[in-house]
Amino acid sequence: MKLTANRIAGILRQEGYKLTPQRHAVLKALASGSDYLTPEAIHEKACIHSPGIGLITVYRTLGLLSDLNLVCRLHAPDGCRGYLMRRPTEHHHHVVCSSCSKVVDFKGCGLSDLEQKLLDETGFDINGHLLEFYGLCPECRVA
Amino acid sequence: MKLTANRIAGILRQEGYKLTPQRHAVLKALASGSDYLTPEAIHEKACIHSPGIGLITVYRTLGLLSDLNLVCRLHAPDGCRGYLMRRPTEHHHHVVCSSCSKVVDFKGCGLSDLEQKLLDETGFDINGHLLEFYGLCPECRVA
DNA sequence: AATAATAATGATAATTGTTATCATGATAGC
DNA sequence: GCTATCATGATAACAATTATCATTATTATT
Repeated sequence: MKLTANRIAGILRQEGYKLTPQRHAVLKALASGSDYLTPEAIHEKACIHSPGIGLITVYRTLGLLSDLNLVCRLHAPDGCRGYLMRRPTEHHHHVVCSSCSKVVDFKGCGLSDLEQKLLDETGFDINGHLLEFYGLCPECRVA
Repeated sequence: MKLTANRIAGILRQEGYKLTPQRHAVLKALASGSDYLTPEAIHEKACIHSPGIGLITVYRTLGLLSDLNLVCRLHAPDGCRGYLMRRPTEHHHHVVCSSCSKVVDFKGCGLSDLEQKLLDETGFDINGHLLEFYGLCPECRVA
């Protein structure tokens, strides 16, 4: 399933959270592009929809969305402060452009075989993994 | 090849960096276990070998080792401040214990097929990836 | 072993990113 | 519309990291 700003707003209401203009603004900011954004960048974009919104409210909203598993946190070599709307709800990973920070989602990492092998070899009871790909998107390749 | 504290010390000298007791202390701290450490934890351990070493020197040394690709930075769901001596010099990944933060290295992620597939599907010129596994190590499983 | 040139360290403080507190204001159910 | 409750923002605290610069230590050379 695909999550949109409106769908997430519905989930928030269902969960008993109030729908404030500020939260809407953060959702719109997250939905406004296909790139990942830092808290400050989200704040900047959210200011367009809800002028005067505090950076702290952005942090709080991101924390809330994170608790409800509605955003993805991006890990990149040059920092781990990126946030992204959780566009597919299922298990997925990201291909990230190192130049423009655009993100494309993909499913099917096929790592369960490797997990089994690692269990056999190391004895670790593996319960999760982190996987991201970095490169240049088609637009940035030609530029 | 496997990197040890002494080997890294040799590389530092080769590269024209001075071998100070503080740098030795950081290397010993990093080599002292198989778990990943935060800058503060490294500082604490380094203080045993070089009392009074400043936290800032630890940061500087970690930066230096990072530039020379002699340490790995660990990305974990609950924070990305972990450092680890780069034990195998080749391309490798980590299996991390979420309980005791022990790390086991492994080679052969087999992701090149997936990279090719992603190139075909997304047009991204992929030049790297991040992969870490999380779970419980054998000791922490029974505890 | 002593010296000189150079690089590294640490004290201090600035900067950046994030979180706590709490009075004020806004939201949703009535 | 009214009210209870939750969310917000101002302020400030906290945490992590980095800059500056005088002092000190290391290495290569005598």
